[in-house]
Amino acid sequence: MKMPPRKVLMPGKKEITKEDPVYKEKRNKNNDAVKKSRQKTKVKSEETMRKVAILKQENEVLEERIQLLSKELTFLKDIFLTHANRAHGLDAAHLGLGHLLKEVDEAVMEM
Amino acid sequence: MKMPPRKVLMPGKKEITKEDPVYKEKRNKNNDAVKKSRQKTKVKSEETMRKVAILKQENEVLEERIQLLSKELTFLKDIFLTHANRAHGLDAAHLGLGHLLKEVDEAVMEM
DNA sequence: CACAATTGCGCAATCG
DNA sequence: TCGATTGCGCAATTGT
Repeated sequence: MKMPPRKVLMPGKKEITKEDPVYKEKRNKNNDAVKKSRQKTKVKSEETMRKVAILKQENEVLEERIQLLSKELTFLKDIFLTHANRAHGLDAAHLGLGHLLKEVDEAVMEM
Repeated sequence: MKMPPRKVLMPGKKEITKEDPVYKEKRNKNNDAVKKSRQKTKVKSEETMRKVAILKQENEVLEERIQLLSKELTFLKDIFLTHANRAHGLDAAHLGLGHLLKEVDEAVMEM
């Protein structure tokens, strides 16, 4: 609840004048505090906006990584199935697997 | 460069008084505009903060998904290698691959 | 109680 | 011309 201004800032003193050195001093201090506080708010605000930009970036990177991993996984599973369906063909056990996996990675990179 | 205030807001009119109805009207309008503008700023600020929270969450979800995919991939590659190193053992081509892949997924889910 | 920080509000300059 | 922004100060209130 905001009460109407009571014209009394300095209890004990009868009146306040704009010229009162004590008053002026207080005003100066407060004005500085206000500037400081608002500067702080501004900085935090800017930082928050930067945070949004950064997080969006990270997000994209992660999405891309997921795409890559998914493709790789699909590819590997396909390899599995391909070889499974070759009743009499070659299978992974006979190809030199280091080589095969390398080929898998290369193929995935080109997708 | 901020010029010192020149006591003239209404060219053509000689003086400005706080009581001038035109002046008061202008002040009212501006005060409303100020309130509106600051409200808008405030809303945008809050929205930005919400955005940060949301993006952070999405990020976590994506990270988790990457973890899962990575494990799955590692697991599949291990399967490959295992069978590759069994010079004379069973290999993927002989196991019933649908069944094997199902087992792979189950195993991954428990990691 | 003293003092800094925050907040609502209005004024004036400036922008679009 | 006029609403929107912005820097700034005042005073009340809140936090330390």
